[in-house]
Amino acid sequence: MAAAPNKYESIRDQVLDLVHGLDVGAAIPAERELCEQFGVSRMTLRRAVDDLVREGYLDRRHGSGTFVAEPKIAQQLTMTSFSEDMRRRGLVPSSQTLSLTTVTAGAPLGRHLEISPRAQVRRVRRLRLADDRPMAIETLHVPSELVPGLQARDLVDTSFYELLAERYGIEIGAGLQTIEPTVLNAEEGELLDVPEHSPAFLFERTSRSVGGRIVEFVRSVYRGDRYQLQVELRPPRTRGGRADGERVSAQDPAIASAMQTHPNSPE
Amino acid sequence: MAAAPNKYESIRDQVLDLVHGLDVGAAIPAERELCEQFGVSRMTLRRAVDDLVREGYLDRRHGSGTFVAEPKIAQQLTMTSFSEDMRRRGLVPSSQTLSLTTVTAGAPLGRHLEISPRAQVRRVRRLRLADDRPMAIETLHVPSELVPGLQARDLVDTSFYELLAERYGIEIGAGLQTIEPTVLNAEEGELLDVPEHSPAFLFERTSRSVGGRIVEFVRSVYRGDRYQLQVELRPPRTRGGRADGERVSAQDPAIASAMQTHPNSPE
DNA sequence: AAGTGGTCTAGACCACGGC
DNA sequence: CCGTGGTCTAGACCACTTT
Repeated sequence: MAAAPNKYESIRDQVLDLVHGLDVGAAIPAERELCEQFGVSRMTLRRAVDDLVREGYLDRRHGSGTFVAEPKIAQQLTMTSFSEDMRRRGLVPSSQTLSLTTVTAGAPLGRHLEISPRAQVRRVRRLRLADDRPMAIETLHVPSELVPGLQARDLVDTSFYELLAERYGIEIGAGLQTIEPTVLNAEEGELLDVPEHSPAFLFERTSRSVGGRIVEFVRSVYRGDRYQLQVELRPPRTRGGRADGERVSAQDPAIASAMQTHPNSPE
Repeated sequence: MAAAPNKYESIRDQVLDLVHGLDVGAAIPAERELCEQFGVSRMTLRRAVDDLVREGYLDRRHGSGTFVAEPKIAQQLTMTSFSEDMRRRGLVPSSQTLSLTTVTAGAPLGRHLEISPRAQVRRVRRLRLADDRPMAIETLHVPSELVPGLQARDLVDTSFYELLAERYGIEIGAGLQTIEPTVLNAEEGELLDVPEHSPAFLFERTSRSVGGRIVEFVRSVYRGDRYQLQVELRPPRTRGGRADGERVSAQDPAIASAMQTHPNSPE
């Protein structure tokens, strides 16, 4: 059970257990009481509770108490696969492999994958469907050496991330995704069953293993009429505290917008 | 400038000033040294530095020191105004009011603002520029009764949120923003100085005051060639600490993607 | 070994909410 | 008023990195 070396992590887990036994809206015991119960100082107890508040399990009300929070509507967008993403919305994901080829990386792809331009890359093009209607076209690139023996049928009804983990022992650690608006070309329109020039999202995702190595570069085009993003915006400062007219503080980076300074990024 | 009631906020700002005078990668003074310099305890100093680390200004290296971080490609998107958003990227924001009118809400707008369809609404249309080049067209709707006496010049070089806070005492508490790809029509293309049918982002934002009342509904169209979104994807679990198989922890919900079930939203 | 950040304590006082 | 969370202190010891 990988005992936490830190007291506050252990306390966090214990308080979380306590929370699980309570109803939404119920108050947890006062901080000083919990301190005594767990035998820790208030600073340590608060650090544990701070975490749970950040994670959305608890709400604090100054002068009143700490309460079990409403389950969040918008859960974190983590390292979700297409299948996960669709299932979460009550749709049935499916997939149709359009092509599975091996190509030489070349300069731009080599840069994205941080490998030699002469390295071999497996390239999978898939049509992604939700409730049997086209949703996106996904083009996935993986360094060949990472996935020896990869075959088209491996991808039929398995999440690619599961495949990576279970067959190749590769654990995804982090990713960066850029999002742009685009319009569909004729071929994309036909595949997605919408008119050419329809608006669409272009996602480009780069994922790294826990070791820091780039595992995949994915380029996906999503139908703009079926797919929409939602962002929950939080006020600059979590606290009631004011001040700081100059800069907006950031609680925890998750989404950011960035300028594309050079519209002609060599890709 | 609204002196911070909290010592750690004031310290945060002072440390940030210090950081601004250093190069990327340079070490800041040791924590104990800063404590003495600012005359605060180490816990307080650390809380200030914690914030700056979370905000991406500093990197800590255990046993080694605290260093000025590489400017983040992906800064946090909070309840940021356009001006903030641009400034953060080193661009100079400006604004050009295209129109300021009063209209009757009507059904769709009334629904967005949660007011009567017969209520009056101030409607501001603005061209938003970055470094004097068009970036977005923003159409803002606010219930008239919330902003009596609003004039066009009020919006010239003030953040709308500042105006709300300082003049009308309205504090923004939370917001929900949807993002879709779209293409520009002829008028939008002309205003933004790009060809008609160019890809663009359509943002729709609904903001609530801390009291829960809807304060604004904003519809913005951003040039797709100049504006790009970035999402940092994190794996399901951040810590090494395990336990809790049941619920996916949310470090901090910020973005979620949602399906648009009915492509013909009556808007 | 010396210096750094990381954790933790046992208090204290303040600010807010509700009785 | 009392109980709650919010801030702050002045230490202590631990864990890690560097020399």
